[in-house]
Amino acid sequence: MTTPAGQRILDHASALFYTHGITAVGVAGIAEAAGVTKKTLYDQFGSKAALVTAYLQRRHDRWWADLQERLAAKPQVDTVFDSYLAHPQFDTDLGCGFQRAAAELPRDHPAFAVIQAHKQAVRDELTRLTGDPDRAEYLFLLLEGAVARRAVEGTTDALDRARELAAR
Amino acid sequence: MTTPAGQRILDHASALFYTHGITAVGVAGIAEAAGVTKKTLYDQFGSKAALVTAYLQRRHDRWWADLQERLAAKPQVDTVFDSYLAHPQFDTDLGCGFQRAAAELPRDHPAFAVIQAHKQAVRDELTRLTGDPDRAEYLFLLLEGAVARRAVEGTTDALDRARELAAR
DNA sequence: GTGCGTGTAAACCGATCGGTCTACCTGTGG
DNA sequence: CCACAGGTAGACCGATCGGTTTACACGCAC
Repeated sequence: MTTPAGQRILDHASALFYTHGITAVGVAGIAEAAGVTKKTLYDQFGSKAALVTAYLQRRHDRWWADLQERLAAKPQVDTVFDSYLAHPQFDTDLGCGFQRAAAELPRDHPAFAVIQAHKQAVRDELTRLTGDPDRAEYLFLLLEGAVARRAVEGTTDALDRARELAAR
Repeated sequence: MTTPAGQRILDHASALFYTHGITAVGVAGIAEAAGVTKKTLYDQFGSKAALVTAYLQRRHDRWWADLQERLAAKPQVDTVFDSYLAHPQFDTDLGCGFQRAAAELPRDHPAFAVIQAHKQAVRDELTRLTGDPDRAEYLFLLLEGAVARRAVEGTTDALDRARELAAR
């Protein structure tokens, strides 16, 4: 669907958005990092808002694929925590990319729906794993709290602790 | 300590930073909203970074004073949850202002220390209330998860649920 | 009365914002 | 042979960014 240049743009945009924040990163900087002209960027994505949406959508898709792979090998609750702890395809040390994006974007931004869908999917998966919606809600609370704390404290301590708590 | 104009600047800056995000709000817009010149703003605060720091510091001070008032009347854990649910002096419906700021600011921003100090103070207060550091950590996880979810979902459902869970 | 602190009004700085446009080059497929 | 897609290079748009500067007006305290 996307050209090689389009891929490179999305790669660099993703890293920059996650690290420095969406508002703080300009399209010119993304184009330069990707070794591409602004025209190419706009030919491929049309607008910054669409590029942001593509960034979050792909982040979800990749994260989700990784989760399913892990769950196939180990279908347990703490596997969900594991996939938040480290991901093979992108940075996670600043916390959850979706929480970060939600803090910056207005509610009516086209990408906001992607964020909400991602969180809903995680909650649904927890419900599926436990068979108990109430327990899934509880686990999801722990998980969100742990990744939020990672963003502020810079360590995975809370995530490790939450993983233990989830195991009861 | 601050002049009336300085107060008005901080008032409007706080509302704008919280609602639209720190990076997305410019000093010119703040000055205009406060009915003040940019020069006055810079005479009072010196830089945008210092204004941001003052915003978060005052938010913490006010929130903390409110919490202590509530705790004096009702020295229980769920009082901490209550003060996150609604605050008499500023908006809370987009989630925790400190989590939002942490998502936008680089780790070396002068205001980041204020954020970390705020979260540390809350955790310490929970430890004081429960007398049990482990239980305090657990409650703090629930609390952070609940306010993070408020930012994404736009409701206080998770916060209400966490309050119940905290009560056991 | 004469400073000084607090403020307004507004021009100015260089840089950057998201976004558009013209001109040109190159590889591939009909 | 030629058309078209995907690119580069780079100028251009109006608006805004954080921040500084000059000039002028007010009120209060010594």
